[in-house]
Amino acid sequence: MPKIVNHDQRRLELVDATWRIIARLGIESATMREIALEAGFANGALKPYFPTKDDLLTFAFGHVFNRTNERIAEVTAGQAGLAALRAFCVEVLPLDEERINEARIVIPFWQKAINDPGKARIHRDSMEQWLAAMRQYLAEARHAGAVTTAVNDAALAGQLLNLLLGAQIAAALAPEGQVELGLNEQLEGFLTLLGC
Amino acid sequence: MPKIVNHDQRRLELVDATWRIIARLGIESATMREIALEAGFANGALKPYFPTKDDLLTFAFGHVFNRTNERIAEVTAGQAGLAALRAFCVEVLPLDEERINEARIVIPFWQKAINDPGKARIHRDSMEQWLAAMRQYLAEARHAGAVTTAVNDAALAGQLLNLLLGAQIAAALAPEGQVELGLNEQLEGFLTLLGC
DNA sequence: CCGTATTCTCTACAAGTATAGAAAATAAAG
DNA sequence: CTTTATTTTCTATACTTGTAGAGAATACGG
Repeated sequence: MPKIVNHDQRRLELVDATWRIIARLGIESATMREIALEAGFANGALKPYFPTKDDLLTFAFGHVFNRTNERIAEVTAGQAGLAALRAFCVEVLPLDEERINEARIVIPFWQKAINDPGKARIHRDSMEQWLAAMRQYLAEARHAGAVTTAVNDAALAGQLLNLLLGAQIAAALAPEGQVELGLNEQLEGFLTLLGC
Repeated sequence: MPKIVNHDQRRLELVDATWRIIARLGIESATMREIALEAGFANGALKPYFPTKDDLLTFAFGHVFNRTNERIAEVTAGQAGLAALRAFCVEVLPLDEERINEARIVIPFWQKAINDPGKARIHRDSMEQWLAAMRQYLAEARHAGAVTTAVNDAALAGQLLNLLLGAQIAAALAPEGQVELGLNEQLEGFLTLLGC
């Protein structure tokens, strides 16, 4: 009888529009009106799919996290040890335009999370998962003799995670055209340090 | 004849109130009204000292940077090499309540800097200065034999800087009571890696 | 072509924002 | 105490925001 839309798919469309607005204009410009416009709708059309703005933003942030994790899963599939660790880090580092955009989105997320325990929780859970994966890869690499340092794996994983997070900031605040921040060299350098 | 106030000092008072609001309630709550209230004034009293809100925020962020740099200068005075590098990092790491509050302030700053070239510039200039200092300490340490790794100093300084920035995020998003994030162990671990 | 359930547009509204500026309060000199 | 330059309060304004909901538009089954 009437027009039928796939609600889940529509939600993804709206999240995508939100993503583009934040990447292009910043989170301050991500108003309901602007997002609706970007998605090709009028102001009130979002409500049936996201009752409030916070619902939309939380869903959007979660989606970016999920997409990153899916990419990581693809890239590390069938890998182990140092190779897996390298693939993991390369996938998270903001080395191309798309991932620099992700950095421009995750920083506003962090800012919101500072005063929103629910969002802080989302971040911590993801990071705990990343840390566990990195510790696993480090243990494998140590077993294979590629990691010989006396520094324990938990500390190494923490260093590497913080390095990855810091890289997001460097990339998001770099001037427009600049692409080379030496992040690849930093990663390779760190992996070199492990084998001492 | 009339009441005379020291404008520079008043500006610092207002910046201090701003700082407290952001640390306690988040940047979203840092409205002109709230800041004026915190400083003990009425809404319009800020204008003679800061014509616009952006002036106030830019000045406030700059002040936090300056204060951190002063603390760094104190702590590294008369030191060199690995000792200076350690002191530098310990001073930046969010290891106590005051520096965790600074992390809660610098993250909103980063978020604003994403779409504000002037603020991004402030950040980059400070970071460039920090990197130069770290490279200097690394060179000294290498000369003294405390750094022997084949990884070059620029990459090492970059790693360490990103580690420090990432630590700000971890600290700002940690749950209320949690103080121990293993940051000290990460720092000592990194310094250990240098001597391989 | 018609009816109908769904979807979308549009207008409205209440709340909160930065900012401007007139008026009142203030404190020190004479 | 009076005067006066400065400081502060207070009210007003223009604007933006999220949200609500009535009505129009839509597309499909009959």
